Amino acid sequence: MLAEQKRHRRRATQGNSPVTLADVARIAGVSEITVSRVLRDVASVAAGTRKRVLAAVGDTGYVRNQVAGTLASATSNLVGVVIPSLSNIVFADVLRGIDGGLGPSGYRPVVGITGYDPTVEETLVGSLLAWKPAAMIIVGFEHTDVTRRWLKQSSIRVAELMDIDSAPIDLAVGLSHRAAGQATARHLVARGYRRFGYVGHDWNTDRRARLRWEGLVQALAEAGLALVDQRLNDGPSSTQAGREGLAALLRGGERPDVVVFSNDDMAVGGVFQCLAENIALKHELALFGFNGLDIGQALPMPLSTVRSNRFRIGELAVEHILSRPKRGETLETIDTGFEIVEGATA
Amino acid sequence: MLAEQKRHRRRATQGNSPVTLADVARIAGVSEITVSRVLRDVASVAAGTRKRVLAAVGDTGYVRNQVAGTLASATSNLVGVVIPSLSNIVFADVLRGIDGGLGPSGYRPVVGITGYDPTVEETLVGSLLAWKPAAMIIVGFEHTDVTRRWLKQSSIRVAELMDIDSAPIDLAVGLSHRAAGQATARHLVARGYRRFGYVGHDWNTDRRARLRWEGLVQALAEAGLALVDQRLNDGPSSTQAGREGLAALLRGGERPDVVVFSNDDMAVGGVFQCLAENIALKHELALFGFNGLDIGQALPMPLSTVRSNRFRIGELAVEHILSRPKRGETLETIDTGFEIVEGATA
DNA sequence: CCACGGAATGACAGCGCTGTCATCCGATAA
DNA sequence: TTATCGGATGACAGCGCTGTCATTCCGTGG
Repeated sequence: MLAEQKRHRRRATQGNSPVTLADVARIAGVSEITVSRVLRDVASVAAGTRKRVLAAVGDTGYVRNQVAGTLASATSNLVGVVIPSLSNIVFADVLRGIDGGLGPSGYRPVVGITGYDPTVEETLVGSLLAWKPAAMIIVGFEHTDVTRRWLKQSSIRVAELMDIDSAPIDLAVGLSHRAAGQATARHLVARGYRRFGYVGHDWNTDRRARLRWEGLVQALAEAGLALVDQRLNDGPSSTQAGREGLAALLRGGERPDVVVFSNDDMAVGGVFQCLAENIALKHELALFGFNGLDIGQALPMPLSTVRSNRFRIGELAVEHILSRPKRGETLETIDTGFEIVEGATA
Repeated sequence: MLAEQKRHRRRATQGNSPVTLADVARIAGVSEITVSRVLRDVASVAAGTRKRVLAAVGDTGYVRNQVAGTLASATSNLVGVVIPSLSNIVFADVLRGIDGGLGPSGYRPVVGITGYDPTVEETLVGSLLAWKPAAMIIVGFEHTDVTRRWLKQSSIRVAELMDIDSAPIDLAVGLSHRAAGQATARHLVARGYRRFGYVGHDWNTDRRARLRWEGLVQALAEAGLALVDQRLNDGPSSTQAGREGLAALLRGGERPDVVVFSNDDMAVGGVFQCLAENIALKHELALFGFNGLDIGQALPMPLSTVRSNRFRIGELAVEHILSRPKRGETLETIDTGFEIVEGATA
């Protein structure tokens, strides 16, 4: 019956380039596999043949279909990237580092933004994993059980970035935020500060900021000191939040001689607040940040802070993954360290 | 011969989840297609069956293979995104907007960063197109001929962002930078400024900054004015570059009463320079930016600038594409406009 | 009691590539 | 001259899904 003829006449009806390898092969007068070889630059193909193939590719405007290629070869060149936010330049830096590390390797990042929500993260990881990426790069250690299971079970490489204060699923690249907090305290204590204030953000969701705070408080305790006052906002970090946080702190009781901020964005807000209130930076009130953002260093008085090597973190993660594409037996942790930036505000 | 047995015993050897639809189907005691239907939530599946399938999915830890799915259905849910840079918060905002617009639709962005190099862009577009994305989102109008051809020929939707001063391949979403430059000039002239200076960046590569400059100069000319001096750097925009640019300008001959910067990053640098040199903002020297970044608005004296709606540009582009996934007959241009932000520096 | 329609399910081919092996051929060695 | 070998090319199945029918089953109305 007629149905027999009608069945299965599917075609790449959906837009895109309807030109396939087969078309190119026919035009070039070779087999599909030869075209494939030329395009992937594998195996030996005679110079003349190659030229004919490339010519055919050129005038058909053929574009490879990586989807088919990936399915056939079971080797994708996508890398899943999961970050909490892009409002914060810090993660844009990480993403830059990832892209930079990927470079001309042909690998492409597929990104997802969680908004710091582990449930969203779970959904994202699921849909990224569905693309059978060559690797997954994800910020932080805080995942749902399902997420963690998926990540473990997919035997691709998994890099958890920014933080190294926990055991990774496979590879961790970052710095110890606790150590950074401690270093901050020791540095400031050594410079003679005694009355410490703190202005924070996202108190309940930003684990790394919390770790820094813990390190700070702990090292202060070891020096026989404690925070004289603090303002712990629960909103996201921003310059404005920093201004308001410092303003509130200063309206409070005991006046600190140095205020540590949860990060540079906040600290820059603090600097602006001092400018607005005519408080002499460092002499009257010292300020200290975290991250080492450009903006802080471009201030009339460069911000005293701790440099985290964000770009490098992304880049290093990628380099590491590309150099060992198979997951190994042992967990790895790469410490990218941090440096105190003396600056002029503390 | 033995070879006959050996051939074609390929397997998803490469890591990832070795669990396939077929496995889940077997365990659930249904056919593959039924599992597929449950997972995609299409067609009707009996409640009991669905439950069994989901259970099987659950305990196998099955993860869909979108690669195979995309190949079979010829409908991808990847969106190619090509931006010039991530160092500039502006493009991070656009990317945020894109991600936000994509929301829970299941579409995922695959990103590429060109570094403002059309050749890199060409390579990127080629490799993104190879993933047969549902759409391409790209910043600007400046493409190589090859890029343009590929984009046209792939009949997917193509959104060119930020700029609307040229004819798009398919859809343009952004603002008229020329108009923004003109508005800046008129606004400042109306406020009584007469001696205009200009500090710019990336003079040879940032077409949109150039368009704003042209609009500015043109509208000044219409008011019988001209720039009294300018500093056109060729490096990327940064706060530091803005500081140095203004410093250089002020060391120059005629002192302007207002300086327009190519963007807010640069202008914030200008503000810092004034703070450092103790120049009274607005009264002694007025400054004006472009973009309306948070940082500028958090300054002790909020920066006078023009707000570009970057997040909205990304979001709108996505919304538009999702609502009409097929390319139409006619070219479309969506003007997201801009607003003068009065601020306190001009 | 039977025809009928719709819900639930399945069979099957094929999406566009690539891995694997086989084949062909001319150049070199014996 | 003949056996040998490596370079160049091809045939073929299959990667893991989904679109397209086809089929089965059950409740309903005449």
